[in-house]
Amino acid sequence: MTFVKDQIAALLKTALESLELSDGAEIHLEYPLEAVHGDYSTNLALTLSKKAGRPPRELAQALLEALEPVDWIDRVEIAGPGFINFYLSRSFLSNFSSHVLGEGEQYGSSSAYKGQTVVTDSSHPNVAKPLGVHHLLSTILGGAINKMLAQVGYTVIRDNYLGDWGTQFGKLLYAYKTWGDEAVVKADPIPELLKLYIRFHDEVEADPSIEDKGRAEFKKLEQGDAENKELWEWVVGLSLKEFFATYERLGVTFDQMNGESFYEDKMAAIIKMGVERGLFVEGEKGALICPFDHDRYPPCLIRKSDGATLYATRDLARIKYWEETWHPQKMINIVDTAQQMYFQQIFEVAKKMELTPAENIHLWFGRMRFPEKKMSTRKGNIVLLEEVLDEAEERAFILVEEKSPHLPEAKKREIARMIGIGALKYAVLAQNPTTDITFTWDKMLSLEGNSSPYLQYSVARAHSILRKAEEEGGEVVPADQIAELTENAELTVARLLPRYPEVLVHATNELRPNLVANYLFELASAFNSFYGNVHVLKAEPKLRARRLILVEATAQVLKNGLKLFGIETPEEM
RNA sequence: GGUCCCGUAGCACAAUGGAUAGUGCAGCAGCCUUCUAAGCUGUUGAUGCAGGUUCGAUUCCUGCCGGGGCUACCA
Repeated sequence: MTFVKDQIAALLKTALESLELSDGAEIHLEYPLEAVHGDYSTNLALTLSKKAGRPPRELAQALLEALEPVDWIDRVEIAGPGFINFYLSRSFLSNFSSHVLGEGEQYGSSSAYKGQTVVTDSSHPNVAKPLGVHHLLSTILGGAINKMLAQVGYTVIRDNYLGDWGTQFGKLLYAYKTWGDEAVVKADPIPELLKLYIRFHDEVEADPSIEDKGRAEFKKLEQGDAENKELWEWVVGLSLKEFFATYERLGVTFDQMNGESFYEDKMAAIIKMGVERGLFVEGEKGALICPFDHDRYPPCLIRKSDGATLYATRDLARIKYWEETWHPQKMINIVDTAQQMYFQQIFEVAKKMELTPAENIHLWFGRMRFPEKKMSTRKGNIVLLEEVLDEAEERAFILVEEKSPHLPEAKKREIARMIGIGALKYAVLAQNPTTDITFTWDKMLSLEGNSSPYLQYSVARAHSILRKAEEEGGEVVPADQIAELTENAELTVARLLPRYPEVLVHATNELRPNLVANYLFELASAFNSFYGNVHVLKAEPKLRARRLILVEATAQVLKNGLKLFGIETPEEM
């Protein structure tokens, strides 16, 4: 079934055509804040008033009269300066829950962008270094964006640009060969490798000559030295194993892990192409640059004066590779705001080089700030992502023990895991990505109010009702005799259900998971209000049957939405 | 200096150019012999300043004030 919103838009379009006003008219439907203003509303008469040369309310009246009547709309009214408000019929709202249940886990998915491909890049950890709390935003945001894109029909290629190359590896190789121990590293790979890396930097202070030895090791690696290559592959393998363990906890996956090394042999072609087209020229001190014909930002540095390539060189190769491999409609890089200018630069270079017709998007997000204490990555005192996840689960476990002491230990652990990780992810995703995020434990692991546990709790309550209904059995009501919803509290829930697929498409177009979060919270609030004010199991059979369907449909939508965030929903908690 | 982002209640955040600017925490007043009180009901409290565009501006434009990022050989 097509979206309710689109169906109303279609009715309006027909009405506009009959009034010969359809030229260039954009039909815009919104959800009125107040229920008294209907389920859907349009400002069409207001925007068209000037062009049509008629007062808004008069135009609205003409549109209203030209609307073809349909049985699922109860009435249409003109309000305020000229809004046209649509009220869905009670029977439509009542029956919609059954439609949701019919679609089940699929409810919300659509084929809006079927046939289109998008490639995304997120997380990008550095090999031989642990995932830190600063990887949280890109990783979680990327995970949600990937799922949302797939949900509206895109074919999604999930890439993760691994930091797996560069002089740093020469230093690491030198450190490992000099002070390392295979058994020690194997036992606890990343922390031990990090220690070696830090030790290298400490030793450099005493003996600057080893800096060059590190460079030499990397040079050997670049030239294909067998021993170094084998060591490097070993380190990359160990790192990936740990990264994927964390990704699994977070519920995110990747199709590609094309890191810096992957593009090593693809940069020469880019440089050649740029030089041949006269786009790359020699800059200061012999570096190769791509100048711009404006001064909004400095020229893009392609190759250093010492001949070494840069991130930009690889990124251009990356764009070319993505284009040649997947021919996507969109390429999305999920990287923080600090890289905004950089991405503007390479997007402009890519455009000059005509590397791809795809839309290049830098989905940037705000910085994570730490008011509690300074969390610097400089001196190795970084906050590890794993530690944050552990803390999240631990805090949740304390609460589960307090709230649900009757559950078996294993069950409590499982619920604590879902709640703790969910709370963390929700805290990131519920906020507009462009806003700087302030990291405080209490906020990131909020377990009440607008938080993941609130949504999970709503689902658990719904399941509790459904379980009890199942146990009680009760009268079987034939489908055609199920009553309509009556109470305001339940109608408020019902009128939110048709919006889910519409919200999802909008949120995906905007690349803003928080719009989905806003919706889910609104739905859960409406449900909890309904739960507190309207009794399901004690209602007379025909109404009870209807309410049970509403409860199940609501739980389904909440579960579907949370699943996009990679948040699991326990049936009891 | 240039450029980008941000200024909404005590705090943290919402709001596709719409109707009375929403919510959470904190505060205040209530609600558990009734489907899970991680909840519900009520309540106090806000758009940095000055202009402009618009029927209508938190949103768009200009200026100012305040905060932050970036600003060619790092990734």
